[in-house]
Amino acid sequence: MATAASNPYSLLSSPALVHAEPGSMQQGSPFRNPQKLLQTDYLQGVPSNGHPLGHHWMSSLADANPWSTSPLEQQDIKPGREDLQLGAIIHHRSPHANHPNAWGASPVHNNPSLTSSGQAIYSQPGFSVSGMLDHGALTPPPPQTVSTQSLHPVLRDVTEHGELGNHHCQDHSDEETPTSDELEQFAKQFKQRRIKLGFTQADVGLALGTLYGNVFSQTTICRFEALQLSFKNMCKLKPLLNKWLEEADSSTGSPTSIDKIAAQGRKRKKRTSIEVSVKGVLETHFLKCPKPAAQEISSLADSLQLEKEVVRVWFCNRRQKEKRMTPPGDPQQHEVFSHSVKSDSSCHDL
DNA sequence: ATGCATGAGTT
DNA sequence: ACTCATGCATA
Repeated sequence: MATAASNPYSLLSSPALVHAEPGSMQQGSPFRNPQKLLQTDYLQGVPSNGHPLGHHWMSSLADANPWSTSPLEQQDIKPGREDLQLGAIIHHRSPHANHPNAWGASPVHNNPSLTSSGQAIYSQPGFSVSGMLDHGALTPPPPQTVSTQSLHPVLRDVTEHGELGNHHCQDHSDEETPTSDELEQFAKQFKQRRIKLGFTQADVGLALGTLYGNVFSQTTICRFEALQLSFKNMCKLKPLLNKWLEEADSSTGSPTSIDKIAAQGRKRKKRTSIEVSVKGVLETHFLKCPKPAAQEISSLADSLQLEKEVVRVWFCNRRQKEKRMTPPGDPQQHEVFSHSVKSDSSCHDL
């Protein structure tokens, strides 16, 4: 009775829908006409198996634990790539911050001194993040105070630039890479301004496309505001959104040129709805082994009556979720202990 | 706001 | 086959 793949693909007759409005279901769009209402032409039954629960199960609880217990083994450090982002690891909740940053995307191997509020700032040659946040030159200081958070303990002193080749003082937090706190603050400000201006997340994503060539979906904007992207991703999007803010701010009244981006005729697989009970099983397995082997996935999929691919993707997404910040559930600021999680990703249990 | 999915780039 | 960025579809 699994809601597995009833219709794997629909190559025969694609919906051919050109896409409707992104749906401005945001909380504030006074100047625009929020017209969406898309008819969901799905017919996937989705038997609840007798479970009327439609809420998230204990995910928030399960997500929080692994986060604070073993934040290691995050993103492998790749000396050859440009994403040598040593995320700022801050296990120390700021007294003013509303929610703690749980970003721990830092290979602890190279960060010797990361205690209290140590910020690991790295330089990203890929895109010179000109985070002119508190520069005062390009960033319009928001009139309304976000909150009394001026937390900015720039105590960066991570002397870890071994083979990275870049040891130039990065004391400024307005250039190079922003810190977690800065990102958090920016995201907060951004959301406020956006709402004040009457734009929806979808609007912004679209505008970014027409303005700078990079289109983004409502999802991405949403995740940015919610700090649910990886550190690197946040850093990449910040300048863009910052620019948009300036643009929108200056041209108040004149509607930004928002063109329609032609929708892509993509044949996407129908989203599989995994039953909560099944999710529970998957979750359990994930806790035991977040990275199951192909064979394990197969057997697991078999027992759960799901496609192997679905299970595989589930684990992938699950892992990604772990890496994303803002652990759902808002954990506490309890210290973590060195949990030498070796690079042994092979779990045997079958 | 989020779950499942796709695809490019890596390992 | 994985990671990572990203988004359609959905709750």
